[in-house]
Amino acid sequence: MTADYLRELLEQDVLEAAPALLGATLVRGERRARIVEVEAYRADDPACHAYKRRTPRVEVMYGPAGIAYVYFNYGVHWMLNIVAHAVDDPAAILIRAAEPIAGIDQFRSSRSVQKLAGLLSGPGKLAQAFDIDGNLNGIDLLDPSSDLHLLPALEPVTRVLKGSRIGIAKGKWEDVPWRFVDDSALEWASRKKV
DNA sequence: CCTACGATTCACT
DNA sequence: GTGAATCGTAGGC
Repeated sequence: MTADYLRELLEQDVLEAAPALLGATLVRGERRARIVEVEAYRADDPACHAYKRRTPRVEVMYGPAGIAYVYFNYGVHWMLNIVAHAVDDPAAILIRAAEPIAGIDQFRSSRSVQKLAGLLSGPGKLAQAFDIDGNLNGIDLLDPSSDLHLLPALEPVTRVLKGSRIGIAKGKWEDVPWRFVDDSALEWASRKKV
């Protein structure tokens, strides 16, 4: 898959683009990790930050597809999203978990944990391991010259598990199956059960 | 201005 | 399995 094709997908349909993101490599310097779990959020979906309201925080979600939407939550964690913008229909994909590929020592020192399992198995953990914070909000993740960027999967992931999203309050479309996990990489996902 | 709370994680029990 | 930590954002007054 090429970056151009991935960007096209992101521009067209967040629900198609999200599973296509599985297997992509997230790169920052020496650090590399293979994305194994994502979630989709869409403007008509009550759990989406851009639901019915255009505020300064979500402004990047209205910008071009492929840029990073980074936000802080629980007063503790940064979250990395990729904007999947269709005209007048902002959407984003939350990167939830990845398999460490390279730069393991840097992941470890950023997270101060030793075990490989659990190093990147959650959106807050992943952001911490990559030293992602609000400074990266708005950068182009599909531009290889970006400090933090994404290399599309060479081959699409064949078996994709779909489940309901994590941490969604009742009444906010908590049951839509918009969480996508690479079945062959469950050990790196944030929770085993999908 | 002031308050409530969230796309979570970790340390405990 | 439960609860605390912790702060930017949004929304109400």
